[in-house]
This record gives sequence, structure tokens and C-alpha cells, in this order.
Amino acid sequence: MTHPSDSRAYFFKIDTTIKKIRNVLQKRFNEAGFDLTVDQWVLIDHVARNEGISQNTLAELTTKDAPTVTRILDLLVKKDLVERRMSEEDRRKFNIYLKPEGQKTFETVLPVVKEIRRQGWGQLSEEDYGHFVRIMDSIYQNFSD
Amino acid sequence: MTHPSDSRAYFFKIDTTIKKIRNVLQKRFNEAGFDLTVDQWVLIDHVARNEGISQNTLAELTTKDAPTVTRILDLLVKKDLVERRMSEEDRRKFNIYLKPEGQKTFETVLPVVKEIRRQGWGQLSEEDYGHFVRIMDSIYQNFSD
DNA sequence: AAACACAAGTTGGCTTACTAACTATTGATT
DNA sequence: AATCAATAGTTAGTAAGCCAACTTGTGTTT
Repeated sequence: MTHPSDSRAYFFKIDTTIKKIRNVLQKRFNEAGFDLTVDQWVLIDHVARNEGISQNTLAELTTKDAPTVTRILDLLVKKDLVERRMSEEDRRKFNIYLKPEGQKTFETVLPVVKEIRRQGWGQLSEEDYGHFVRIMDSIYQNFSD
Repeated sequence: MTHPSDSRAYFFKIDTTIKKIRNVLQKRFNEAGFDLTVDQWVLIDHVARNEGISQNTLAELTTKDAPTVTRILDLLVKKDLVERRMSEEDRRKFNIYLKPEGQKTFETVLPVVKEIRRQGWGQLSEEDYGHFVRIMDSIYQNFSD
């Protein structure tokens, strides 16, 4: 290989790794009896940390687009985990809040997710984390022009 | 941060990076007038390098599941880029081949993809590639038990 | 005040991912 | 030879991603 970027490998490796992570997360959720998809969890996590957040902000933070957020929230509302409250200042907006069931879900699922994060990182070092962040950010940046 | 794995950041960073890559690929495809999704490209690429490959093998190589491969191939067949030929030895199997249009597509798209790979890797070094592979493989491995 | 562009969310269409259930064929077992 | 388990692929349902078009509400301009 004359230059790493000549290989298909790096796109593929990122894709494979994130798929694996998602699979493991979902499988653990199912085993633990959580009736929740990974992306539903991601929204709950952000709402828990930003009570009253708007859908647009939620979309930005999660790098999901607006229609996707709308639809995932629809599901979470149907499950009674989350509610939309009309915003006072701007009637185009909703403020999103956890309902009691949602708060409970957050508290129950969080430790499981933390454990999975630990497992995934394993024996990798602080220095590796530096490399990791630098390389990922660099790829992202190289595409942002 | 007491330990890197305590942070949500690494799942999120991988997710964000692969999304970005996919977006850029798709946008370039569209700009270049290729009527092709990224995943359709991935299958064409593998068929081009493995004429006569079976659907199952295709699924393994791409880490897609069987139904997904079936459906993407359906689309490629409809576009006349690819054909299924009944296997001689095993009548459950198909052998997948590029049609002339598909071969042309492969040759046209490949240089564009190579250029995008180069752009994404940018000034990262051979050594960085080593770190990258080691870290990704390690995460994957940590989840394979 | 009326017209305008812009912003927040929603809806619809198409694509891909995952699971489960299904058909058809093959290969092994007895 | 008949049965049975495993394999290749398909179909159906639900979830999520992307784009484009749309509705409603806001803010600015004139």
C-alpha cells in the first residue's frame, strides 16, 4: 500500500466499528428488557441533560436531522417517556421534557451504557484517546470545506 | 474526565465521522450525476472485484445482512447495473455479475471515491494509520466475546 | 399595515438496518 | 429412500436517515 488512503479500509473500518457498537448496545438493551432503541436512548440522554431543549437543538446535538428527531420523539411520546410543551416565547417551538417514566428509564439505562462504554474502550490508554480524537477530528475537518 | 471511556464522546465521534463521510460521498455522487447511493456503490465495488460472488459472501464482506443485500441488489438489477445468474452447482444460490453498464459505472465512480478517500485522510501519517487501525480493531475486539 | 424572507416542525417518499418468519434446496441421518 | 437439520435467499414489519415540499409563526422592510 503506497499510502493509507489508497485503501478502502478506513471508511470500512469506521463503518464496521460503529455498527458493532450499535449492535452490542441494542442487544444489551433487549437482554435487560429495555423497550428502547439506541437512537431513542440518545434523545432521552440529551433531554435528561437539557430539560426544555427544543427539537432543533436536539437535532444539532445529536447530528440527526429535523424529521428524524420529530419521528423519534413521536415514538417516545407514545411510550409516555417524554412530552412536548408548547414554548411560551415562540409558538413554533416545543420544549421537550422527560416524563416520570422517562426519568426512570434514563436512570436505569445510563449505568448499562456506561458499562458498555468501559468495555469498548478496554485497555486503551489516555494517549490512545488523544490519537483517536485527533484522527477522527482531522477526517471530519478534511471534509468540512 | 477521569477515564476516556467515561465520556459519551467516543461513540458519538465515530458516529459523527462516518455520517460525515457518507454525506460527502453521496453529495459528490449527486453532483457528478451518478444515480447511485453509497451502499449501492459498495456492492458494485465488491462485485467488480469478485465476479460471480454469492449474495451471502457479499453480505459477509460488506457486513450487511442478507435482506439488505437482497434489496440493494434488486435496485441494481432494476437499474441494469448487475445481474443474478442461477448457480450451476447449487440452485439455492445466485452468482452476481456486473452488466456492461455496471462495469462502466464502476470505472467512472472509482476515481471519484479514491479522491474522496485521499481528501479525508489528508495529512495524516502512516503512523496515524497504525494507531487508527489498532484502536478501531481493539474496540471491535472488546465487543466480540 | 402588508409583504417579504426566514425559522421550527411536520409529512411523504425512498433507502438501508434489524428481526422474524417463510420457501426452496442441499446434505446428513437413520 | 425418507426424514431432518442446515443453508441461500426472499418477504414483511418497524425504525431511522436523507431530501424536498409544506404549514405555521416570527421578524424585518418598506
